[in-house]
Amino acid sequence: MSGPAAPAVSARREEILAIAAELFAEKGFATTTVREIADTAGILSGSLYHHFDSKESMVDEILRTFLDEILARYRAAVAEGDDPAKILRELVRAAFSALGTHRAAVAVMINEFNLLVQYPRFGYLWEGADETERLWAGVVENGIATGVFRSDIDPRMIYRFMRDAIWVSVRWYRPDGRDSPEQIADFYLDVLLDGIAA
Amino acid sequence: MSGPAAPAVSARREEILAIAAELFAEKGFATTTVREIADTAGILSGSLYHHFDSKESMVDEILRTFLDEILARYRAAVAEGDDPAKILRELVRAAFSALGTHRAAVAVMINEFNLLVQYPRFGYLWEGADETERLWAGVVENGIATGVFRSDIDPRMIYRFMRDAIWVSVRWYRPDGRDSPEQIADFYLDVLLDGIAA
DNA sequence: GTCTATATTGAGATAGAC
DNA sequence: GTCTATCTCAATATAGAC
Repeated sequence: MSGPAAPAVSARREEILAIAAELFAEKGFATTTVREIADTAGILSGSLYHHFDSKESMVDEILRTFLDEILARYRAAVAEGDDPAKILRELVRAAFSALGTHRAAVAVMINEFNLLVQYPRFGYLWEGADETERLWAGVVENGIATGVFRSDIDPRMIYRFMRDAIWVSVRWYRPDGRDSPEQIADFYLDVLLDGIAA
Repeated sequence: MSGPAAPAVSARREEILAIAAELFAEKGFATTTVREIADTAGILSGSLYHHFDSKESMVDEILRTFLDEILARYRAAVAEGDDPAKILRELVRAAFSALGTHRAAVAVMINEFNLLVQYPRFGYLWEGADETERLWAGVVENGIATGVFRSDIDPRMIYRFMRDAIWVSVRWYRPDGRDSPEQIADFYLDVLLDGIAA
């Protein structure tokens, strides 16, 4: 086998990609210019095109890498876990932990999802979202079936609330803040499972 | 008194503003062009400038109108309510009900907040967010003080989770869907207060 | 209130030298 | 791998006729 379709791995490339991810996360994909990315990387805009085909290719690579990794963690949690409450805890922790390790990619994913899925090139974002929903909602269904969770809740609606409340916290979560992603995950699970009523 | 600073009210103006709001909500502020807005309104792009100074002025007016209204409802709920659980229910219902009446404005607010607050012109968005947080978190604090809510929860963190889970549902909420905003609000409050554990 | 016509700017991207 | 130089296009916005 020769001539891999995947882009070559290079330290400089990764560096530029990390810069682009930060800028896309902070200012949005559309309003971030290739000149800004190049400036921050200390090169001229034309030089970016030695590493990447286009601005789209950059965001594509950022999102693919993140999606592959988070999906692998979700699949493992579901495959290896036994009881639904424990698996749900693992899923929530995996998602929040991504806030620590892939903060920029998470922000780009939630902020630009609706924009990007309009283009065929980013169709895999839908597939990833669908598989995620199947995995999470399946766990909730199992929990209802085995009597661990209330039977009057809609698994898909619960999944959506969980997903939204978790991902969107990327807007206020700061790595240097008081609470670690694990603490936030546990606090969140606490409320989700038992509510806030005294 | 003469020469009001506020923009003149006109049916055509409102119509164009509604079109702009829909497009901003669907495609994002940055990627929506004034040509698209004009096309959808059935006029040429230059003609838009008879009604508005700029694209920024349009989004400004959309957000101000929405913020004024939702804040008035929050203030009224807090001022008129008696017990914290009831007030919280009113606040949540007011927010979800805005999904029905101001769907596009809500979407623009949550999607473009981070982008727009960078400009001095949109500083009032911060003020609105701050007042909202004070109102909501204050109710949670009262609830904790009077023993209605658990004492081991952080009011501001709970506020953030509520706010995020509510607003972000604008991404999947559809007016023609199975559930009304009121039903979604009640489902949400149900889980928030009692959790999902059996 | 809308159109015609256009000024102006800034964006993504390319070619070839070094 | 980066720079110099530049192309091309699309976007916001304006001026004045109708």
